[in-house]
Amino acid sequence: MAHDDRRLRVLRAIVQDYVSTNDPVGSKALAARYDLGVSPATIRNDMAVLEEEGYITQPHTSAGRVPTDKGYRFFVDRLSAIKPLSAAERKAIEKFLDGAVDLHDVLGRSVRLLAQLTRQVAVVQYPTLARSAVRHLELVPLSTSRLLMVLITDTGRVEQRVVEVPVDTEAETVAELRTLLNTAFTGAKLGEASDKVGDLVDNSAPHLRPLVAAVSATMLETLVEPSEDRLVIGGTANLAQGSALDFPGTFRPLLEALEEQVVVLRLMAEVGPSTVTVSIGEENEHEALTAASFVSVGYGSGDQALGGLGVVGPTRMDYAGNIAAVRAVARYVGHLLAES
Amino acid sequence: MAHDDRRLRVLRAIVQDYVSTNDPVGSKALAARYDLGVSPATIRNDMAVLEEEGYITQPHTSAGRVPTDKGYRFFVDRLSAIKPLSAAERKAIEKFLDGAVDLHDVLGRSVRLLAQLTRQVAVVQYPTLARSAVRHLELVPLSTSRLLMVLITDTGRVEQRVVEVPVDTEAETVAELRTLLNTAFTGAKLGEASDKVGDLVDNSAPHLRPLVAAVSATMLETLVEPSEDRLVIGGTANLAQGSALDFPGTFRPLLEALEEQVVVLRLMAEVGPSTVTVSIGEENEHEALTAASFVSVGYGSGDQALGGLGVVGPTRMDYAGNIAAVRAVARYVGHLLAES
DNA sequence: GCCTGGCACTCGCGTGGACCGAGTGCCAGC
DNA sequence: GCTGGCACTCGGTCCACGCGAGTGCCAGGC
Repeated sequence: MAHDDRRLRVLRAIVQDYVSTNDPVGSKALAARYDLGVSPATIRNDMAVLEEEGYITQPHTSAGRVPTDKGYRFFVDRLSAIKPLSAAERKAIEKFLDGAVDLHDVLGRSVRLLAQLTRQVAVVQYPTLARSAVRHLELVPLSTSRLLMVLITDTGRVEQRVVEVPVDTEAETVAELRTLLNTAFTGAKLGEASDKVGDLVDNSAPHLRPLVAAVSATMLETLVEPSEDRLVIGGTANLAQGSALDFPGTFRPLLEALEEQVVVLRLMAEVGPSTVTVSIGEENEHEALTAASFVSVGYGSGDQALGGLGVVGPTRMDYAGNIAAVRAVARYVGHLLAES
Repeated sequence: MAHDDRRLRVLRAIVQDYVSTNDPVGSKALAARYDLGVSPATIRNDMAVLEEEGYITQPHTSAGRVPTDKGYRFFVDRLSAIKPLSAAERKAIEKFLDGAVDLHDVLGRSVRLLAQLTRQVAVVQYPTLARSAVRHLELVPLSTSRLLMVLITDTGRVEQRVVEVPVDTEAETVAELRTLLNTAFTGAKLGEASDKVGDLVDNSAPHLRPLVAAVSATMLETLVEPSEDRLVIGGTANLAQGSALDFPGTFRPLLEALEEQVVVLRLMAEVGPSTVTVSIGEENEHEALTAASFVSVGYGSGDQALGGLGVVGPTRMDYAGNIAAVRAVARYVGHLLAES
């Protein structure tokens, strides 16, 4: 119908205008700026309907309209065309991420890049250990009863733990152990390694058994929370921008929630690769995020995401732009990790 | 003289009062709350002198006095007795830091602890690589022409780099190389390792020379900025508390400077172990920090600091408490790193 | 000589009322 | 079904005012 169609255009215009100006938008301003082909009075009628249906609301009687969470949701689902990044932006991404020396560096650069592109807070998760494969497992004797286990994965994560071994060990024994463990685990996904441990212990030489058990146990421990999950956060300064406007009274809780990491990690747990997830305002369960939106996507070359990344900002954000940026950075990070 | 002495007590009272109330403090309030033994009128005279000398100032004519940077400086240098932490606080520190599984965990816990104790932003520097000793150097072949070098230090830092080797290598050669490098470098301070490289290359078997050179070069590269320096930051939510009051207009730049890390690292470069450094307001060169104070100290068991840690907050902070907290946490971190 | 109480003065801040303008809903007409 | 007109609402801004905290100065007392 012509009417419905126009109403959608009105909603889109309201969202766009409000996102860029941060002022409640009135019928007159809309008519002036968006060339909708109808008069302010008609727009007013449409706005009344949109308000009735819950897509927009008035902060107070004599003010313009502001999109509700439902309005943003509708906008994101139906109205926004993904705007491709400009050539300059693509180039910037490449330039920014090239020359990273290790995983830490890759993720650090990504988070800064993403924060800069979107002018929001960016979060990047380290590759999940469970979905990473063992590249090498190193044992360094600290004393006769303590070993330092260093686990190197194909995604570039390195985890280290001190293992207290139940019996005194000598250098040769350690060497044996190292060979044994590497033969068994190299190339295996860590999430599936636990299945192998039982057999491995049973089949190893008696004098090695307690050692194999101790080291394996420690290795599997690296998979459990909270050390398993790590997050890099950047661009919090962007939040400070209009904090009083966008997060009245919830600015501090929001920063706390970000630092807590748990909240963000939980949100990120659901992301799949190449499908951008957007959760808007009240859709977020955590109270501190009810005034914020979270745009996230998984990265990784395969069909399963190695980790997630995204941006957090006010519900009043440039969804189209942020979705594009998040997706582009995820793709580059996926490539970078695959080729190293 | 009795007068000078009283004036100092007045200054101290002003600082204490202002720190705890955040209100400019007047002569009457001082007389009422601090039992200085003299009348408000006398205090007014003293305050006039203190203002003359630049230790305090009036925000406007009919308001109380506020300490200047110079006033805080004097307070820190001469007037504040370090208040020892309470038994409960000591216990909390121990409890909080025990159970850390690796370096990342130790520093992460430290920064959270420090932020919690001081209610300020806490920063903790990773142990400087140059002052760490090599515990083990591992080489993992990625292909015949690329090796992954993993450098493990006695402070728990692990650095990894991909080394492009000039000639194709086989497993045996890598093993040889690994033994050679570990024999040469294990136990050596990284800062002094560069001296050894030349000799090592000359004295190694001809077929290993290019490899030794390549790996050594990469190892030394880990020492240069910026990857050499890493920082953990926590408690930024504490800044949001009274940001409008304490940092009018400089809140965003301050967050940016913290994220930038460079600024903080530069400040931290000067710290020695066990001597707490306080830099106040305008004493900080970086513009974003001119409304902030930075309390820092080095940690490490020896005479040279392995790294630094500290807190950043408004000049209006509890210096005595923060100095005590920073010192205590540094001591614990030093112990923890020494014993692992 | 130093401290003290008194006093006049200053000035920022909070309060309250008036004004203004943006925006709306409704209605009659095209 | 769209449009122009109109009366109404109501939050933000401005301004005038009074209050109160705080000061500086001075004369008197210990």
